[in-house]
Amino acid sequence: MSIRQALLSLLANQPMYGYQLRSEFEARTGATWPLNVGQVYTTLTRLERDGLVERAGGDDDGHAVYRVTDAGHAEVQAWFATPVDRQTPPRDELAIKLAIAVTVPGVDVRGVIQAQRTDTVRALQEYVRLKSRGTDEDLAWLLVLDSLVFQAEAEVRWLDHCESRLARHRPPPVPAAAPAPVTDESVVR
Amino acid sequence: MSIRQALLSLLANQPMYGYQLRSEFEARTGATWPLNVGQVYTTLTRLERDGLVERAGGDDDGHAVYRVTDAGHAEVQAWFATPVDRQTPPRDELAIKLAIAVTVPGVDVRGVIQAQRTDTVRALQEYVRLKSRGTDEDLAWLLVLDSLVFQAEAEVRWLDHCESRLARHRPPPVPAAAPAPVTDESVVR
DNA sequence: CGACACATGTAACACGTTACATGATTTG
DNA sequence: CAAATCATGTAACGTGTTACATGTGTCG
Repeated sequence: MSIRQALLSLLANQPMYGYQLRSEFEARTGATWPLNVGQVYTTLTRLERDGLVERAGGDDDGHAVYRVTDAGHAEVQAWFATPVDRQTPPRDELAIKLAIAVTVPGVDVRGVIQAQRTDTVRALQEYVRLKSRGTDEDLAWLLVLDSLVFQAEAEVRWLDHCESRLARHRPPPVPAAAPAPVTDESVVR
Repeated sequence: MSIRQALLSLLANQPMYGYQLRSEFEARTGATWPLNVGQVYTTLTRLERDGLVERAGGDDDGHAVYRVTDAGHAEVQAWFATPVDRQTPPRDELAIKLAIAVTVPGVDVRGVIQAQRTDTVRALQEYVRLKSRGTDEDLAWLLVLDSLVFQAEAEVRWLDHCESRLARHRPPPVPAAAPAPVTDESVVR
């Protein structure tokens, strides 16, 4: 639903053709969320099917320009007026993964946490690096990067939190001492 | 892809039937991400189609029990061993919305931010309230809630950050003084 | 008995995603 | 001229999601 609304909103600002829409989208979100051009066209087709956009017959340069209809404008307005639903947040794959990892035997939970932490920190550094590239002109792009940074930082903190929680709840195995019981080779084997 | 992997991992721990799978999933993620039972069955069908699970013919009580195949075990192992990709994070609807809001004229960006902040804080309080309900038994459920709390907190901080960024970059309109220019009624009208 | 939870499944659709085909235009 | 970019589109598929049909068992 994100792309659909995004493209519609961009069109609401100014009629455009497909290729242009992709440029405008990526100018705002940068390389973070690359957008396959094909998707722009499929999305435009579906928006037209739903009566939210229509083709602006007269083109300046033979391009397939689309314009937002009245219903489309209403939808854009509603999108901006309504907050993103946080009562039912989108499923977080990492949270699900850890929730399952801690409840089934035979999974190296600490390994999962560590691997994720390393990867997230790497991504975080990449975001900071990209941020240093942006000028004040790219306000939108910078804000998106800030969002990613904030999210990644929260994720790292959460991972650390999980680890300490885990250490308290279920002390880590001592590698040198008595060998772990062989009872559970079920899941990962 | 989240649900698919989650159900597969739960099955890897122990063969189960559909209804049971849903219970196990919701026992770990709580009411946050409710799972329609129908989805369990469609997912199971697809997992079977891909050769990751198979029906365990003999049932204890006439239930349609599924069991993970060798290929399925490999997939589960790979899932736990591979960190969630943070190089290409999932699209964040809120970030996209704000990125567009700040770049098209006629959108009340501060209104969008405020509305979102209120809603996110409300969700945050709800998470905290739910957390007080959980016992030490529900380790997974508590960790999921913590994740949501950390994410929501980061979101609130980011929203505040956006607002101050915006104030510096583009001073807020003074309501009492000279009426705003009528040039742009384009987008929202 | 009636309502409700348990249990299984199917059909239809939405959005997102990629691979492919095709042509015009620009540029080294 | 060859390669790259611009530009438009289609076909096919994947997961997620819901609405519906259907039947069994249980409990007040």
